[in-house]
Amino acid sequence: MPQDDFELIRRTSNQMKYSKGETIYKQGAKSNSLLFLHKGIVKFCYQSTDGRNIITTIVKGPKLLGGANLFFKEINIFSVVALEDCEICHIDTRALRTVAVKHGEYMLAMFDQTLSTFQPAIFNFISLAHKQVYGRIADVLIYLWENIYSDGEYSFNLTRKEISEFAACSHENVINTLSKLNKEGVIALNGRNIEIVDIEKLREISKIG
Amino acid sequence: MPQDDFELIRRTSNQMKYSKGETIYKQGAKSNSLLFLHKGIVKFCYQSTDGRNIITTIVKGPKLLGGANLFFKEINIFSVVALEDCEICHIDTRALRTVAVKHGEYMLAMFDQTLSTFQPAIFNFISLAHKQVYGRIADVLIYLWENIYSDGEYSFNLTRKEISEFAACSHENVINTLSKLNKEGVIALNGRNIEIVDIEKLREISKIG
DNA sequence: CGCGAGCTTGACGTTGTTCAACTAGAGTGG
DNA sequence: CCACTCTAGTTGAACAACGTCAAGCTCGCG
Repeated sequence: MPQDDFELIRRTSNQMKYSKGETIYKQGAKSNSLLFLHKGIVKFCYQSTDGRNIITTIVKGPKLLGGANLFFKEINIFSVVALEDCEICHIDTRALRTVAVKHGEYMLAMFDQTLSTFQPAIFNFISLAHKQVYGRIADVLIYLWENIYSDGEYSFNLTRKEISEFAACSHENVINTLSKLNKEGVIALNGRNIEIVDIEKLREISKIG
Repeated sequence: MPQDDFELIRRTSNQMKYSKGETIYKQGAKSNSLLFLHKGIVKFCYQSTDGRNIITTIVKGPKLLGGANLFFKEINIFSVVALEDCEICHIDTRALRTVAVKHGEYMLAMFDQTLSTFQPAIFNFISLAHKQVYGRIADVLIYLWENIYSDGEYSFNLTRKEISEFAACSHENVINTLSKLNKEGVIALNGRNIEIVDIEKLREISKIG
């Protein structure tokens, strides 16, 4: 990328820190920036008219987040909220667009990243469409273990309510299901912390539904 | 676009006709083509391990379908099946990629189209996540009316089973809900044909859930 | 006329939500 | 240092929603 193109991006970008719990994008708000999540974990939430939340996906940096507003659209479809302290770079959409159009390979890379952020969300939704809670919770746990907490850099800190929003069920149901999985020796509960003991069994449960 | 780039695309493309019911892409198969749907209606299906289907979205041409395999990935995540006779152009992924990288504005346009195909699917999933069947069916009907059957070019021809796969419920439940909506005067049933009588009421139902 | 696919209806049992009550830990202020 | 309150977690009971099953129906087609 030529120096002046790079310079345009750099000049219009804006490095920020967010604390755990802070809202980075708010659903419905206008936005003319993309996010590059250097470090940290964020959730994508959707709040419906009746006030219920669902978490569409949870991602960990480093990752480009163009998905909050489905890329070059102006209105944020989802809220993006920090689950851990985050370092985020806001990139001006117009500047990026200008540069990326000139350099198709960057556009392609962005395209790829955006879709890879959404793919798990779509599988999560499919799971939700024809599995019952038992299997959905298994799916959520497997996803989190493989993608978010795999390297031990962060420890599990989702509330029961957040799990329920991810699995699209009531928080009581999450509690019952977790304690059932605990009794069966598939996971080990220790306060808010959840450890997977028998990943194969969990995959089996996910498969059956 | 320079003549030789255009020529590369043209030479590697392949115009096809598909009849109603034919499978264009099969889930799990390798693919190195994108589809341009000139004319017709297709559904995106996902079949899970237990043999159950869900329809993630239904789209009408003209439209670029890069979403079957989430664009430049090789394996089809979904099946694409013709719901009406279709005219489809297969575009070689590698050729397109080569050309599009050189011309970022085409890449951007493709990106945009792909995301716009997925956006309704995501909203459908969200609907599914926290509405009950009554509201979900309302959503499905509204979506179909606004996007597929709006111009009267095609008439409604989904089976009850297909509606149930779109709304992720049992086909009996679709039947009950439709006949309930019929009695309430919101829609008019006439064999397989469904007409929306009171769109405002339907939106109300969709809102409540 | 008979067959099969899709449609319809009702009964029944399971799943999951809602509600209410209770517990535990963390933060606050007297 | 102890009440107080607030939040998160937990449990169980009652109820509604939904899927499954079984039976009968209609229509188009051989």
